[in-house]
Amino acid sequence: MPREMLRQGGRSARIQAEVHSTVQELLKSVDRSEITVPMIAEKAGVTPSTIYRRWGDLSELLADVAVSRMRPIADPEDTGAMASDLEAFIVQYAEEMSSRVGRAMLLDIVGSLAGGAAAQCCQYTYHHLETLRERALARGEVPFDLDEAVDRVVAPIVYHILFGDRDPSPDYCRSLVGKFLAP
Amino acid sequence: MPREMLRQGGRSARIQAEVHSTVQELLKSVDRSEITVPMIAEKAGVTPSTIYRRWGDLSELLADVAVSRMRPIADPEDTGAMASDLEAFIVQYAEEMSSRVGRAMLLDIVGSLAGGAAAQCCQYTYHHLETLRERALARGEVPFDLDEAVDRVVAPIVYHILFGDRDPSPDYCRSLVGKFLAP
DNA sequence: ACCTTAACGCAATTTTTTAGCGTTAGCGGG
DNA sequence: CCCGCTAACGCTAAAAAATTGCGTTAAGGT
Repeated sequence: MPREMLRQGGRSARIQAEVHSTVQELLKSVDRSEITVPMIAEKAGVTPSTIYRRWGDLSELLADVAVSRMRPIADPEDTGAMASDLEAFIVQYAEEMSSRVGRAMLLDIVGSLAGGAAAQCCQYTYHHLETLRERALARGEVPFDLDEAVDRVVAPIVYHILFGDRDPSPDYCRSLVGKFLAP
Repeated sequence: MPREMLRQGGRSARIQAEVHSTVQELLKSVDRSEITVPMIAEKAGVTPSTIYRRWGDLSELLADVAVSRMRPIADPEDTGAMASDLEAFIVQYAEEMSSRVGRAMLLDIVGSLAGGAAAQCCQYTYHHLETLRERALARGEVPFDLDEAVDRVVAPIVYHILFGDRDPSPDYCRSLVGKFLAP
């Protein structure tokens, strides 16, 4: 993560945007292990030293891009009931994160020491769950506990994605939600 | 993971052992992000090209070392009852994995594409749990489900270690086991 | 004991990373 | 609006790491 930018506008911002979009473009076509800083620099039209100075190294840059990609643009879909809300969110989450690019993003995020990328990522999913919870409260439903939801639904999915010992299929996701919400 | 060694004895084996112990020694004193292949090569008394040829790159080597370190040397302690057995194992697991070195090992393992280091690591914990389960069966206790144990106890701990959003304290571990074994 | 060849050491080459230095341009103050 | 300050960039050189070719050594089988 680029330390809180002192220069927020103009060229500095343009370069950040250009580098970010270049990385996202590259991630779609070439494997993460093939990506290098000079490669990104050339496609983005900047010098490698700029990237090294600003992000430190490749993994920090990729973590920064990954976190910004996870920033929610919209609230999760409102399906009318807590159980289906949670199911819909979790199924979509699992699908995104279990993709080739999604898994690579998770790895970069947990692998970045500085910048608190991992903490930020946690916050995002926590915030999503909080939205669902408050929505349930507004409906008069008995809500779920946030930490419990992370432990019993999100954590198993992330675990199986990272260790690759099991496919987080929609059915599996729904069963996790079901067992979690059951008495 | 070094592709299944065709030469299993003699010099090749000595070099593997020397490199492994050198890496473990380095991990104790210097941070994982500071370790380089040439650094390992020098301390181990081999040329860098040997390491590159045999392991491919640094992350593969570290993943190989991490997996071999996780290979269980002994069965988990027998405390006389399933619940306490599971608690003891999980508390120790969390303590080992949440250390600086333990977390680095987890990261290297999930980060290695080839070699199936992640799968191997999964197998080890799965095998441990299986031991506890069979021990419970032999005692006539009603056993736990292995996959459920992974999802409800191991996964949350690993999640919080990797994302660093929570300390997997012994109390927290015990509460996970308690809620898992409760009706 | 001999033969085959996997695995290593050495050295040259390529690529990546780091560091110094001058220049450009964002941003605040007059 | 213009000016000064300096963060951020480009360029270049140097250092470090990764790759590759080739000759040598030593496992493991016959």
